[in-house]
Amino acid sequence: MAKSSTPSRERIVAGAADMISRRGLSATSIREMAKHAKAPLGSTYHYFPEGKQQLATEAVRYSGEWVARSLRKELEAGPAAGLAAFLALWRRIVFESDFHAGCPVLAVAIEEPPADEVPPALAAAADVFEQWENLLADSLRAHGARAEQAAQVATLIVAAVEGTVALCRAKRSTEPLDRTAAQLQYLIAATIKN
Amino acid sequence: MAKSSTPSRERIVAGAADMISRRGLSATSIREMAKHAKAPLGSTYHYFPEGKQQLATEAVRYSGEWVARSLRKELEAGPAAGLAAFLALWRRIVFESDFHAGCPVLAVAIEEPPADEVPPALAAAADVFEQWENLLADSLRAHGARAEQAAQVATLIVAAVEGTVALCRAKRSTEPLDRTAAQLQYLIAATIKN
DNA sequence: GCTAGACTATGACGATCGTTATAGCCAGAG
DNA sequence: CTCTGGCTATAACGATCGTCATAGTCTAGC
Repeated sequence: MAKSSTPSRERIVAGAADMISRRGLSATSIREMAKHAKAPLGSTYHYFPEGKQQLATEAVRYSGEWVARSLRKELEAGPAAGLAAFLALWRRIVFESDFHAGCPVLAVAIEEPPADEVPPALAAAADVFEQWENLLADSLRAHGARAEQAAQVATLIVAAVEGTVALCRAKRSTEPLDRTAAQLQYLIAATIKN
Repeated sequence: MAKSSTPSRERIVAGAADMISRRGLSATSIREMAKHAKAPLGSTYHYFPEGKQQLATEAVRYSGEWVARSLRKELEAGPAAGLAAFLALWRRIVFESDFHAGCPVLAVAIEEPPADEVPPALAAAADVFEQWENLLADSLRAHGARAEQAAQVATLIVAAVEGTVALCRAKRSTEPLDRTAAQLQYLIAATIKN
């Protein structure tokens, strides 16, 4: 078998991202990630010789890129459409997992690093947030927003959506997403108008 | 010794809240919480016979009430002052911990619950978020905001601040807080004006 | 067909987890 | 003084953790 329908390595990364988004990094064991991807434990150390940190780093980048792709595509129709897609994407993840899944990037971002050291997974999380913000900010600027305003609004959107997903999980309801959605839509409309 | 300067029980809860805000719930062991509070391991099971879940629940409520107190007090000077205090409080926690600490309520909120069951700590997190939102929404309404708008803005503020704290930790910078602060201030000004 | 190298199978290592049990201490009430 | 009850001390339980080592299987290219 040269290549199975989805290669083992990618299945492991995608599965790891899903599990991390639910339980957090430290509560997700390598054994469970392997089992979830129907891969043997030995394979995880074959594909990711640096161990858990490497796997976490790749999982963060994987979901980061996945979201960025969607964002990039929908932003072609303008910032408001991009925001709507961004919100819909997270609503779907939260709702379809029965409020069990969230954002793996956030989950990794709030793990405490060892003193005076920055683990690669945490650095990857920072990069992913930055990328999402830049996509939104560029689109806002392209539609007439002032540079500083665009940056501020982009950061607010990313932060608010991440926080709202957490609120939804705690309350087992998508209502927080509805509320922030309404306000963020006003905000975008006001931002690209001046 | 009838009562030490700070009672053991409260020291354990406060310490647990701090540790959970840094490492997350599942990465924080009861042994470490006891050691951090200079209390014996046996004492934690004496004060919290339901074990880790109970300790986590009380830690969430403890920090929830602590933030709510500050919020309640500063909101007396109006929504804008309340928001400023809310932001300053989190900025202080993030900065003074060298970007290691965050919000323990968020940390508990994103832990996956067992299927069809809601652990008390998760329910407590939902309550705390609700309480913060209500404090902000009431203040907004008292200053002329429409009821629905007030609720939406309050949810957005709580979610955005929680998310921004996570962004700051990942990026090891307080700049995200500056950006969201600016936008949330505009938003409050616009909300209580109509 | 054979060999090299990618992948898997299996088991073990020390460490730490949540939790419990049991015995001991030690202040304050009687 | 004795005794009771809140708190501590200590050790242990099985389970699971991240990681590593070793031997085995299988396939692609010669």
